Amino acid sequence: MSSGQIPADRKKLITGQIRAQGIVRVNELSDLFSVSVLTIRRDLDQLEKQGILERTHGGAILRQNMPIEPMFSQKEQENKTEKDLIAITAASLIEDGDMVIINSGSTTQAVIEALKNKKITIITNNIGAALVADEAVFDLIFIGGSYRPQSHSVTGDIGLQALDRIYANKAVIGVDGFSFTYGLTTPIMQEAEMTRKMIGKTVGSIIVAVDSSKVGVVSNFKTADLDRINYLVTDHGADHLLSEEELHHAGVELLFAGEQI
Amino acid sequence: MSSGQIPADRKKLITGQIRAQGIVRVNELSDLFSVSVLTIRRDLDQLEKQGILERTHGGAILRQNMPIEPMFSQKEQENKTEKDLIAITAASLIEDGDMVIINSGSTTQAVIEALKNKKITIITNNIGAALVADEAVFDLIFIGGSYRPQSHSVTGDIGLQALDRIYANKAVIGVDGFSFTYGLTTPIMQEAEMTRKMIGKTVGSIIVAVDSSKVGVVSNFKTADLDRINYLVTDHGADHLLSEEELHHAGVELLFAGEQI
DNA sequence: GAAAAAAAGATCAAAATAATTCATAAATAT
DNA sequence: ATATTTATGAATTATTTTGATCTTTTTTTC
Repeated sequence: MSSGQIPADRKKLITGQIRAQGIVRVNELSDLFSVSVLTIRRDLDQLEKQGILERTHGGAILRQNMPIEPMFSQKEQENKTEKDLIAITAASLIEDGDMVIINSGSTTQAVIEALKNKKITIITNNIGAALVADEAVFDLIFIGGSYRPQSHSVTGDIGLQALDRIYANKAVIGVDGFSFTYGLTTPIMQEAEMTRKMIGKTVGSIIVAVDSSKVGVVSNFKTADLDRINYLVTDHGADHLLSEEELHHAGVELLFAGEQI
Repeated sequence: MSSGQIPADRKKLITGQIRAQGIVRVNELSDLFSVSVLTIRRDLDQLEKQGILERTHGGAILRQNMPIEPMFSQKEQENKTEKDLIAITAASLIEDGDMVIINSGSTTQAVIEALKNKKITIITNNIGAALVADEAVFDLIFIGGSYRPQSHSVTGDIGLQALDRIYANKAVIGVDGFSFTYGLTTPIMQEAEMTRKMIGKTVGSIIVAVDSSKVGVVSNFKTADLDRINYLVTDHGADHLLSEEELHHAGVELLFAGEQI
């Protein structure tokens, strides 16, 4: 994939990685993108200037010092309610009796919370769902696998094989990148693998729930083409990034946070 | 020798450890990360400058102005409950490199906490393990299944089949009944099924960890005979209920809470 | 209390990572 | 097309990290 890649892409991917993992290593990124460590170092230096990360020897860590910036916490709060509104709209597409596959991520966690009162069965790799299930009506099935603390989710062969014996009639999917040309993408390979399989085991509607910051973004690993997607639920921040024509061409129905079916 | 780990990784993990336990020791960290004590000391000095911890001879303690668990620092050994002491003793039977199956229950949850610093792989149906794993060194594999909120665990076919492809060299088992004539028993059928399978997939030592209130008790569903058990870890409340002779006959080695191997 | 053991500090050499400089190739503009 | 900016990598030099050795300090043991 090194051929058609421009620096801006790489920086976006690095940003995704560090958001997902909390830490990146120069050598790993160099291998991943097949560029020299020099280039990676320069990327990291620039991202540091942008305040996204903090350099360390051998890599970089996520910058997490919000206490200084008052605007940031406010924005965080706004984003969170936006996320909840997206979740509520996505949840309105689910009906009693459904068997729903849901992948991991903060947006889909919000969807699971919004599904608390529905008589459905949820199949997920998101361990955080357990906290919701303790006071919920739905039945919960965990697929197994190796636990990734950063994302509170499980991935790997065990879960993939467990999915072999499962079919669902709907899926709610959260991703880090939604693009017309590149489809759905995520920064972690194992998560991408899992999401891909989940989509493959769903016979009905695929619902993608993402906030507008993910629209137009391309991350490292692809999980699906857009023509397999039935619904996109996002917020109005993505207005100018989405063309009616392209959505129609891909067969994706667009819903905005706050709308209900 | 940089095997994919950079200084920032180490410091992050050390920070996690000290947040979780209130105390870290230079020697343990040195073993854990396979670096010299010199390096660990320098790490701790830097983390001290950042105000995260406070250096002591042989290690460091959490800085008191942190809102988490203030009393925990020095007296951790003293105000442990009986269950925690049982857990610590059971954990002392596990060594770096082991692959350990652990079933669900409050005692085994305590064992998982006591295993926080070991470089092992834990396979479990106890979803509560995720909370520990966020600040732990061990790898965690969840077997899947239907979630039971009452016990924070998963049971059922999915998990049983996942175990088909797994072998472990040790198992830590908690049960509700331990009896010479009736073996190990539990009140929930699905949990019994799971525990039975777990024991079947272990090629090495089976360690039963129960408090003395379970000794001599018989519950509804049987999981194993005593002759498959290698170690019983319990507290002195069970003294008069356990005969040396019967234990020896079943081939069970007895350990009391507080003892270490 | 003194002796022994453990941990910390100091100094130095080796390894790994980063910064600097320079040259080449690609993209953009003129 | 030519010039100019931008991106990349090679080579060299600096800096940081790490571990070994030795000395000093603290803790433990008797």
